[in-house]
Order: sequence, then structure tokens, then C-alpha cells
Amino acid sequence: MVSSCDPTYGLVDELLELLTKSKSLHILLVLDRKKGPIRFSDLKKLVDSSSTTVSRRLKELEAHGLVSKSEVDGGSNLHVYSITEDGQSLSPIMQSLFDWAADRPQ
Amino acid sequence: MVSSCDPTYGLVDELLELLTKSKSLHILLVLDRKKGPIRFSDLKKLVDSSSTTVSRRLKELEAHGLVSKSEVDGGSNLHVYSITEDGQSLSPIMQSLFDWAADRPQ
DNA sequence: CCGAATCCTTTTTGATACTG
DNA sequence: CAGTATCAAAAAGGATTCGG
Repeated sequence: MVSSCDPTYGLVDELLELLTKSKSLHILLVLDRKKGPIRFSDLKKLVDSSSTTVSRRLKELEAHGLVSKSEVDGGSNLHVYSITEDGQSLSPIMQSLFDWAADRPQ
Repeated sequence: MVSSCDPTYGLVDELLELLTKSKSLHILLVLDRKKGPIRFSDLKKLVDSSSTTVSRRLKELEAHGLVSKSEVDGGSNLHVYSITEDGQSLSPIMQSLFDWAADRPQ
């Protein structure tokens, strides 16, 4: 983004590449509104996508520190996902974008 | 975005589909910072993309009222592109996104 | 249920060439 | 220069399958 000579170009570009992939923003928004951990299958239903895509996005978002995964006590294969603080700092921006799009005339 | 039962889902989804295509935000950002009309070839250089893609994006952005095209006096094949007022209303959000990405630790 | 691997389909991109 | 048509390459998504 911005001019190519801008030193932060690479950083921003990488983030945008992540956030503009399908379901990224959707997942973050769902996690943000949920205000709590959510399981894979529920998330999958809410964002209405394939497990393949949800899995891919979660891994990417986790790698970027926007989402965290944790085990549920007792369950051997029970994991839940939450939005990190870092991810939450993005939510006002996501909300603005959503509002902007929702308020357009067309 | 948001839950599927949200009535504005379709609208937002369409906008986001446009904005998340490659170079859309980049083009808007360049046009916004330029504070004036810009020619096709210059824009192409600044966003570093193929003429095919730039052409496609411009048409889409124009169709959504975010970018406008106008003829230069005298030139038969001299066109310039500018961001519309509507498009400019998106710039604070883009700026926030840019700042957010730029300020991240990683 | 969780989620990754495979494989196939669809979408998107870009190089090239061509018109005005 | 400004764009578009064509076509081939690449990227992304999803159905299915399978192991934990």
C-alpha cells in the first residue's frame, strides 16, 4: 500500500493480504462479538464456509497473533478459539468498515 | 459479514468483495493521497500492476461510485481518474487500517 | 468433533497482442 | 497513451476422505 518506497509498505501489504482473504474479517468479527471462546464447528457454521477454509484462515490468523487457540480442560480433542487483544484492537476499524458499507446509498 | 440473518449482509458483502480484490484499496489510497486527477499509466506504475488488472479495478470502482473518470480538455484519448467524495469518505478507515498495520510489533 | 491432505473446480491474474 | 480481448498460469476455495 501507499508508495512503494514507504518502508512500512511490506508490513501493511502482508497484513492486507491476510485480511483480504475470504472469511478472515468475518471470522475476526464473529470472534470479537462472541466475547468468548468458540469451537471450530460453531465458527464454521457462523461464517458459513468449508472446514478447509476455516482451518486455513485460523492457522493464518493465529500465526499473525490475531487469534489464539486453547484446549478445554478435560477434553482431549476439545479446542476453542478466541480473538487476542491485538485482534481486538482491530475491531473498531472493522466496525467502521462495516458501518461504512452498510450506510451507503446504493 | 456479521450473521447471515443481518439484512445488510448482502450489501456489505458486495462492497467487501470489491474492496478485497487485489489493488482496490491500493488504488483508492493512491487516488486519495494524490489530491487530484491521475492518468492511467501513472496509476499503473504507482500500484505496480498489469494494465489488465488496473483496468478491471477501475471499472469496478467506477461502477460503485468510488472513482470517477473524466476527459481532459483537448485530448481525445486523455482521461484522468479521481476519487469521488463517496470514495474519500472511506479514507479515514483506510488510514486507520494502514496505521494499525504499521504500528504492529511483528 | 477437530482438522489436515488430496484432488478437483472456479476464480483471478498477467503477458501479449491489438485497436483507437 | 489508454484500454480490451485472449489465453495460459497461478491462486484460492470446497467436497471428500481420513486419522486423532
